[in-house]
Amino acid sequence: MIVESGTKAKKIQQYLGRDYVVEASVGHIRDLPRGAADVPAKYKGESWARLGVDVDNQFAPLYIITPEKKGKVAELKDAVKSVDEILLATDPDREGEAIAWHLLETLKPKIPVRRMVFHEISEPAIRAAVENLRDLDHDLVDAQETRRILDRLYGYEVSPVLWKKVMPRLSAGRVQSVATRIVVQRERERMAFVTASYWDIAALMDAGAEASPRQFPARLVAVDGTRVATGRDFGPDGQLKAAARGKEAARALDEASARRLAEALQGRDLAVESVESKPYTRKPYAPFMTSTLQQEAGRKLRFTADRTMRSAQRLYENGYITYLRTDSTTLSDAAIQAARTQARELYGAEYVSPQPRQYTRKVKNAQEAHEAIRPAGETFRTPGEIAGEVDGDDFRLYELIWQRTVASQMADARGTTVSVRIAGSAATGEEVTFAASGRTITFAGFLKAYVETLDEGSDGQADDAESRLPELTKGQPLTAAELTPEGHTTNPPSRYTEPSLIKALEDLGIGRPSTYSSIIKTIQDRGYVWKKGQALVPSWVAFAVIGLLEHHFDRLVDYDFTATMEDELDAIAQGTQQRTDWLSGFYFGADQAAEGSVARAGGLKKLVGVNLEEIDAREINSVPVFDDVVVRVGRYGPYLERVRDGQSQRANLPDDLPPDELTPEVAEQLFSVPQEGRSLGVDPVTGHEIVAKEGRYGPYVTEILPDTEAPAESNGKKKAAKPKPRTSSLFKSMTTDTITLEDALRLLSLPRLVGTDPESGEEITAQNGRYGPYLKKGTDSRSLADEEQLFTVTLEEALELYKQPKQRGRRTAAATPPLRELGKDSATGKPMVIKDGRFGPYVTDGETNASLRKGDDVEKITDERASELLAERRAKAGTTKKAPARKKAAPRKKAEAKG
DNA sequence: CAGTGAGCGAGCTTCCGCTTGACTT
Repeated sequence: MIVESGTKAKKIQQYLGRDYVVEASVGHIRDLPRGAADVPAKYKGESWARLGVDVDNQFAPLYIITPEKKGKVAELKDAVKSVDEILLATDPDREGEAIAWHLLETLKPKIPVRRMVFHEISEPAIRAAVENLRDLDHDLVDAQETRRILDRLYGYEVSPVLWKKVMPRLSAGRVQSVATRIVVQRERERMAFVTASYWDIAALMDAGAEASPRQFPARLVAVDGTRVATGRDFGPDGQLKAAARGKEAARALDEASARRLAEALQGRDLAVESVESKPYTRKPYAPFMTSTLQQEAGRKLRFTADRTMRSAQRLYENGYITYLRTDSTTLSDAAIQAARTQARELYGAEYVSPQPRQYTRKVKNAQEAHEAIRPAGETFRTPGEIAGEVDGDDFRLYELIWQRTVASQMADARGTTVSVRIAGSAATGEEVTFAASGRTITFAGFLKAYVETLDEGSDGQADDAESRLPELTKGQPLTAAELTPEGHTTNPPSRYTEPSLIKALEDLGIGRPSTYSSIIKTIQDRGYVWKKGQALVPSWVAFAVIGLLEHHFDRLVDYDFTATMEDELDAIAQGTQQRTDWLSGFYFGADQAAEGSVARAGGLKKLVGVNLEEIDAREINSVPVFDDVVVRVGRYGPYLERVRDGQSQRANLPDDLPPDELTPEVAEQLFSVPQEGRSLGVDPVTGHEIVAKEGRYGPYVTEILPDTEAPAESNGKKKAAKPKPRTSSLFKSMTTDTITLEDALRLLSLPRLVGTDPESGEEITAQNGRYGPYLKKGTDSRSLADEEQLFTVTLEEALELYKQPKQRGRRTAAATPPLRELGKDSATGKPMVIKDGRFGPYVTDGETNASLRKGDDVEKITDERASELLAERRAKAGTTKKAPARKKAAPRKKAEAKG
């Protein structure tokens, strides 16, 4: 039996015993090649090799065994030899069906193969599944393959457009581009938002000495029958909204009116106009699935999605919780009983829901292959019981999961909400109405065990919040103990956080449980989004990229794109739609693309071609902000630009300035920041001012040349080139704050002529460069040991240096002798040696290095074993992660460097 | 957007979803 997860395999092996061999595929074992390096030599020359999909031949995919899975596949092949039947028990969803098919294709077994599915890991469920085998569902496999190919075509065709038009290494994809767009849209709303201010009156009502509580808060809601405006009555433009259906228009109260009214109400009699009470009931929340777990752990524990998943993985592997990547809220019967038992023991029978609760909330595009995330086993261990074994993040996360699961089988919370209106007239004759509301919870039910936390910036009320009013009856007289005019302002919609973005994606049906945390990581790694505290802030590059996609690939970043795709994939899975037709419509265009189809006349291929020609990179990288101020996304990051008096003005844009904080005032200030740097004085020889500045390559000094109005040659000749100011980087020991004029003049005297090579007659100069101080003779250079030598090195010393061969790097230590010499590598024929490195002994043929493994002995290792290690290392060479590329656009870089 | 050691040009960057143990020179 082959399942996907190693932990699952172990568990199932326990249930089934020795008659079965349970193995894990550990996820997918084959995939499209990631890049040219993965493409087998046979296909290297093909025009479609870059995509890994032969688009002109029915979109035939080229599958390769994922390099890091080669060992796993070999193990499985070996295991197959000793059994008489194979059960493909991968997850019961689209991806699982595909993994099963890839296993079949790869293992090519000669024994019977059946498909087996189950939705929960318990002995009865597994035993039942073994008795109910079926065949592979090829339509479902087709649907997965179509999804895979669409994502590849989208990602690998659109990303190169971004490389050419915006910046190298950027990326676009069905999921990440929508995620980025959501964040950008929200920032645009914030930038366009106009704050409104309004006033009302807060009152403290007094119901008399008998009442309990005697006093309670109320707020002014109407004057002369017209509603007083609250924040909700204002639009994002700062204007009052017009009357909407079923809701009359409100009138905003200004400060003067509010103060005057409060004054006129002092000591006036008020009376209860109406009392309306309604029962309050609240059902428990569904048990956790991946998205809700990430959201609640984010809100309650402040974990990032990634941290939540790493902790959940540990809990899962050690048998504390069920599977962590799920979109289902279903509990097994045993789990429901366990939760009910625990609730009864902890809170009493009346706190348990009368009927077992099963939550069938359907998430868009849910595949429901697993159970909800819950404590593992048929009886739950309380947090107290595992406290000795588990701590830190894992303990806190387990506690959260346990509470939520137990609460899900508890009784509804019950109580009462009361709305009271209080009327009176002011001394000025105006009729006023105040409102007060209260909520009392008479039976806490599940709230005793678990209360969901509100999103940051939400103005809602927690489910267990109470506010008590005294017993009030219609007509009852009241007095206002306090009347306080209060000013308020409206707020722009808050930025997305990790939890709220995950929720937004989930609501759109975009992304899968296994990918939510990596989506967040991807959009950060690409420099599209950065975190400011909990908030996700889009970069200016994101504005440029999303602008490009919206204008030129609108369908692809449509929020309905994935939803439509899922419907059409379902049709493929049902066998009512052909995979090739569908892909052809998407890629080559359809003559009559169905309404709402991802296919469109034109098709992706043509669109990419047209856009590569037509998109104006300069326009795409200019984001208008206000007036004539534009943020331009350049090769070195974003900067501000505007035109004044026919001159283009530029200003640096701090990396950590969120787009919505770029107001006209801030921009004005940035434009006015003097670019001059610190003045050091005047060069006595030239009379030019010398300044020290911070540049792109670090601190440097330069001279300010007087504005020489170079008279243009009248007879059509080109203007004389402006003389360039002398510049020089500071030495390592200097800073712009402390450098003196004397030092600066010395620096500016470089390059220094050291002398002339008597052999070639070429001049040798000493200068400071990117890699430090060096000598230059024509095109031949030599590094100097230290900066001071720039001023002191003599011609003789220089000539001596030129006699030495070029040294690569200054730290060239003598090569360490090998620990042992071996024979020739069977693959390359090069001699192999064992060396001792920072991470222990390794074998090398001069090109490839491979660590010795546990059990390999330096003294006893054979040539065969060494060749094997080298071969394994070469196989993985293309797959290991390289050091993350330095990104000039990475928004936080400058700030870090300064800090 | 201060310019810097030779210069040219080929090759690479990139997607989404399944899974963790192996890796780093």
